Amino acid sequence: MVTLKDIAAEAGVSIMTVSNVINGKTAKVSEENRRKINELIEKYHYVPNLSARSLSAKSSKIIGVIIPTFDTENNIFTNPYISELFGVIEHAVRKEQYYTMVLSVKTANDITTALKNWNVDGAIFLMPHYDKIVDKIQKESRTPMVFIDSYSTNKSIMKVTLNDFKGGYIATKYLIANGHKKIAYAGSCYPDNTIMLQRLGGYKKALEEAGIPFDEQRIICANANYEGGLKAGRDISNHHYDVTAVFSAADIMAIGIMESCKLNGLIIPNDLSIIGYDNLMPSLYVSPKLTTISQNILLKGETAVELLMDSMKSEGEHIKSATLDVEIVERQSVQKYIS
Amino acid sequence: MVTLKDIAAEAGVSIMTVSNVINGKTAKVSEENRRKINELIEKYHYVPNLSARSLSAKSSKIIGVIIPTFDTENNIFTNPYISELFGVIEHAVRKEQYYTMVLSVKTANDITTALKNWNVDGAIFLMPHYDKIVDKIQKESRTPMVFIDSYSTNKSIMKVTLNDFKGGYIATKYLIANGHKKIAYAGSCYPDNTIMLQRLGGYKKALEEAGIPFDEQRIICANANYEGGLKAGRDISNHHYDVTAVFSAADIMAIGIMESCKLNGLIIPNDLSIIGYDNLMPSLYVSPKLTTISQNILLKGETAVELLMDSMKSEGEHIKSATLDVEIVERQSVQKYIS
DNA sequence: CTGAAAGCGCTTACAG
DNA sequence: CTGAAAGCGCTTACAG
Repeated sequence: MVTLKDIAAEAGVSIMTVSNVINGKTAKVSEENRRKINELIEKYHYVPNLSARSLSAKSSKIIGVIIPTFDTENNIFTNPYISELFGVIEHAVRKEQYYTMVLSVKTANDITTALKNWNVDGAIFLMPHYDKIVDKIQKESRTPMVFIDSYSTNKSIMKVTLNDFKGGYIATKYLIANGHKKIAYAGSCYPDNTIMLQRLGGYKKALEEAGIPFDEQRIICANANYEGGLKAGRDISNHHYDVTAVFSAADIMAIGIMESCKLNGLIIPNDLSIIGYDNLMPSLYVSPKLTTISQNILLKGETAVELLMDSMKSEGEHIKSATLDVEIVERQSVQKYIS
Repeated sequence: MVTLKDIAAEAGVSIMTVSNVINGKTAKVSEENRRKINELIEKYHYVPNLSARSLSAKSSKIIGVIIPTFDTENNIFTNPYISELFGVIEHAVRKEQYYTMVLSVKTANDITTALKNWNVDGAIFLMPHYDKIVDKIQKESRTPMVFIDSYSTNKSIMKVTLNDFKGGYIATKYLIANGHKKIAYAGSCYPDNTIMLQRLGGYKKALEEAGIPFDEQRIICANANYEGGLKAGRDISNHHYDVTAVFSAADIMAIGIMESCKLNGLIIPNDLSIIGYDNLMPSLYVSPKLTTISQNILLKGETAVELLMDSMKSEGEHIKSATLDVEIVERQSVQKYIS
């Protein structure tokens, strides 16, 4: 393997000088030496050893992307939202000349360990699963970090979130505008799942504004995935809920609901209107096409990387957060209700 | 930051001894010292610096996953097949106590550079895009590597492939068994796309065995994605092709075809039978549900990591490859053809 | 069972 | 513009 030393020897200069041209500190190097060294680098395909650089410099140029494997052995990359977001982040990180390392973790300790292990320059947390351990994570590590989708109340962390409340609000309002009064919420009801709770909050507010009394009976609690949707759809078809429309807090769940309803003879949107959340590709694949709440995943990922880079560059405390907007995308799964 | 030195000082031993207990070479350390050192490690939350280890040991414990960004700025993680495969690999790598670093590359040089940069212990190539530069890559780097979905003829590389030929064969045979004779192939036709060509080869063989003459007019060349499917479906609907069934070499393309046909008044499977390839989740979301060829992505990813680990452990040349089987999963998009 | 020495490939002050 | 020295945190022989 070719090292700085080899190049320096052949060029007849010190390794410092070679190091300088590699790092673009060319002001410090004579024209001639620069040329000679660059030629040698070309010739031997010299590539710096980043472990060595990481050790001697303070910076590793690695951004850790933290993936939770807390509760499940499931492949989280099966989730299109996570995958797409990850792809965006990887791309943005690469653009900034950093490297992304996937750090899948089980416990809070795993996180601190992984961060220290590689002396990671920054970390991005993809899921809100860490909200309860944010304080702990932060105390144990001085690495700049950005939490995506977090509703932690910790004021000293950087976050990129969505206006989930508004999402639930405009989704429900849209159903109301289409004449619906008996509207279900379908989604997770766990107190820990703050995102879903926000969306539920928006749903409640829209109801309230329209003078429709909130009815606990119309809250369908189930996992916000395909299977959960299947179950919810079955119950709706069996008239366990007295509704004409449903706001599903996740697209994939909405797709499950549609499937179940279809199986049980309900026609969507004639018998039941439905609106989803996320605007993932599959919302285009189903029939009827799913009306849904859209978020800008590209912007989300890029914002996260941007906040991180900013705080890494400026030493001072640079706590910033961003809340992104949502919008409704109208397709075919909602129909005017004629009483 | 706590280092070996700090622990050693407080324990009153040499850093070597601490290093030994950390690396589990406990046979070399007295019971008492071991206990004392472990306590200190606990107390200070000592975590080894892996850059330092990587520098002094030969091994970095990093597996590079190579992602192509050759032709496109598109987010490749938008592709469910790639995402799922990546997730499987990450999980398997982690299980082996290695770390996965995403290496997205534009050129063959990028690959060699990235591999050297981090002194990566092994690399997995996710796409067949490298077939033409396999020789170059291999010559420039002694890193063990596994190529997934590669049809490179280089005998000295490790590969994990699918029996794509068989996939095309059984798909077409299934259509024939259902009474179809006028069967289209829809997929990429680029000579570089060896995977697709294999599937096409299987299609031809099935036709031949059934005594159905191959008809160039029934080869629909288009990109194997949603947009390509849309286009193909439009042409089919407009009777540019005289067919009663189509074998689409990718699920997402098949979904596009279904969408277009629907838009143009064709009923699937009544007017047109269709079979896909991949068995991705979205094949469940469409109506009718897509009959398709299934591959075991979990097995594929795990096999790739296994081959890699084997070759990393045994110094000797350990060139192994695996070809995985495919099977048909029958759903609703194919109907018996009654002439 | 234990340790002193050398070295991995780089960067960071510092001195000229 | 250039270089000698020290050091980053670890592991690898080697010697006891």
